[in-house]
Amino acid sequence: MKIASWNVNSLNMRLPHLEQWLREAHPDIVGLQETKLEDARFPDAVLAGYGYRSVFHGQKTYNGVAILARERQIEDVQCGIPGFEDAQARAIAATVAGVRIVNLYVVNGQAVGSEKYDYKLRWLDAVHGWLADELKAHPRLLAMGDFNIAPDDRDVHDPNVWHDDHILSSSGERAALRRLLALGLHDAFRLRSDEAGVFSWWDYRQGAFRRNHGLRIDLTLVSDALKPYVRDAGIDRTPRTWERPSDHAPAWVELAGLP
DNA sequence: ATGGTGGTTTCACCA
Repeated sequence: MKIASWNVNSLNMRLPHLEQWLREAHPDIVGLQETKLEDARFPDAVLAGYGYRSVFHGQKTYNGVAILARERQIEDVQCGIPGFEDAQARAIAATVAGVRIVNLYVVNGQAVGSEKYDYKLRWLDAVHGWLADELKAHPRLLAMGDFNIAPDDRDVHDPNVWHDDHILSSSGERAALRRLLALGLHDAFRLRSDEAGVFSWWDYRQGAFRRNHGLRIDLTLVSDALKPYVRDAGIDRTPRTWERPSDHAPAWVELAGLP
């Protein structure tokens, strides 16, 4: 079972890319972020044509998340973080094939010390409480998304730029991510590879993709119960080479042998 | 110093 996370940076603009990628990669479950679409405009009929059911939680202009599943039911859908008032559509969860899927578009945070940074840390604290509850109810849990945090120096192209006081790599953000992992979650990519320089996001500016000046900020966390079933994990750079791409590439995990 | 969005329609906001 192939499960992927992709920040599409506007599903309206990127629908042709998503269609092409679904045809080529045929993932079983997909979490999308930054759909930037009101629910009434979500292209669920188009995706159904490719065999995918969709659930979505969106808004105009910003944010927006969705879960797609091919030829499988999507059950117990939760939009937003329970008990956390949030005007921004950044979280959706559902159960597919007996696995609890949590899809997150983590706050960017703009700059360390800014109001948006404070919101990022508060938001991550709410996610921590939510995932703790979800893990109790669903031992088989997978939390994916655009985490907007590079876990360590292997995940940034230049640690001198992306240091412990810089947004997306700051010590406060990394501590928040470690706190999530301490719930009994594992960065699936790091179960399979200790390679540095494998990225999921590259700035549109200054030829960053061509020079591989990127970050690995799109992550899949698997619970203790799912960890033994992670067969492989990677990042598919192909859609980033297409014309007018998202600035993110799909990060995928393959689970095998689930009873 | 690029790209998406939507309004303020030529620019502000967000990433």
